[in-house]
Amino acid sequence: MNRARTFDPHTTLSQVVDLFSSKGYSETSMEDIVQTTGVSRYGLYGTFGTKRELFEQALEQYAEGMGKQSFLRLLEPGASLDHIRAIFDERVADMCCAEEHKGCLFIHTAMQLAPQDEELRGVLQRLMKRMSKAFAIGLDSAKGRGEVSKDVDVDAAGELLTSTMFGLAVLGRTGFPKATLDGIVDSTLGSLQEESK
Amino acid sequence: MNRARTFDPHTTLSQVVDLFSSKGYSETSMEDIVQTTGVSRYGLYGTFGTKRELFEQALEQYAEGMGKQSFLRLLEPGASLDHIRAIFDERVADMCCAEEHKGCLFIHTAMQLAPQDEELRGVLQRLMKRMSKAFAIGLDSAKGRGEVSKDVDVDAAGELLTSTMFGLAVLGRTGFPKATLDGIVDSTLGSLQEESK
DNA sequence: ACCAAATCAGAATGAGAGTTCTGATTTGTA
DNA sequence: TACAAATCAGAACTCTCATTCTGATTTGGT
Repeated sequence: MNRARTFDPHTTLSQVVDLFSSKGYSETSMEDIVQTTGVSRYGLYGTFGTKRELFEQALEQYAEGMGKQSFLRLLEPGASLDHIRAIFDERVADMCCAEEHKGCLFIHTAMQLAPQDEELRGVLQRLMKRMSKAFAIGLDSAKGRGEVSKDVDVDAAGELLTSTMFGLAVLGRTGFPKATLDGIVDSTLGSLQEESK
Repeated sequence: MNRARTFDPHTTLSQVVDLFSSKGYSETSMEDIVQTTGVSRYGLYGTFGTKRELFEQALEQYAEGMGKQSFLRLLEPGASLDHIRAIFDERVADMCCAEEHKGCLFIHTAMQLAPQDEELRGVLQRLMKRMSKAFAIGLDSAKGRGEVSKDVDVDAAGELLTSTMFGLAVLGRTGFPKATLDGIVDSTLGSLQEESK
């Protein structure tokens, strides 16, 4: 054929995800992306399209990565409240004390792009609903194990946990200490537990 | 003396607050501000300084406005859980179904500016702590009225409510319906109530 | 009425953005 | 080996931004 591509799109997209996650959409320039990934403008535009389209693909990969890394285990039978707690602990560890200022790409999208970009808003809604649903399924398993009160509406609680995750991310980005975030996780998960003590 | 200023700084700052709230820092240009406020560049720079400094003043006025409008009543004796619920209801009403895409300036600041701007991050921490403290004081009053469980650590719960407010704002900006946000408010406040039923 | 100082509206400036274009380079195939 | 197609690095282009500058205008004090 001809000259072959010298970069792996998936790897490149991962680096782009990191950039967008830490700085957001507007604050990340194509020049930043070229420098960080080492991929030429030609390669970026030819492979991913415009910056806006690149962002959409980064958002999808970000969600897929979080899904595989964290939320998949909630869909397996036997998922427990500890699994949910572990997800929060992992995310909290990423959020604070991190020099990389790693942020939440969902929040960046919601604040910067969602209001003006109907398509991206739809994508974001779908991803957030998926997240809430995964929490709900995990909560249902935990309920079967007697770890969650029978009074809890798992769908509503799933949305609560999604919302909590975003609140934590905002506080983490503002520089609040890990102890504060841990306290919020404890309160939230504690409120779902059986009231017997 | 000489020619007098033709605008009221406080009124202008209110308009700037609205702009920054709905679009964030980067997406709001000085041209936007000139057009919306009707104030000349000369007036803006002379009165408020650079865009970054203008934003800081807008953030302070935003917080002060929210404080006077919503949180002051929590500091009065006799504050009840209904006062807290009313604050959430008002904020939720602003967040969704709004054509204005009114967002939360705290979140914009946290996501766009806080990591890079140490001073602004400090300001934001102070404002958020004040918000948590107001919640805590309100919760303490509500506890005295028997509306909140005696087991609740009001300081921790205050931080929880602050975090919840941010989670709600993110979901609202993503376009989730009011019912979803109301459900989260109900779950959160419900978890604080006395467990007797 | 007139001066001086501060205002206004908008042009000018310089930096940085996203995107496209260009010549040189690489690589699979004939 | 030579061709052709696709890549690369980076210049070029156009636009927007924040900020400064400029000439005209307003206004309080003498």
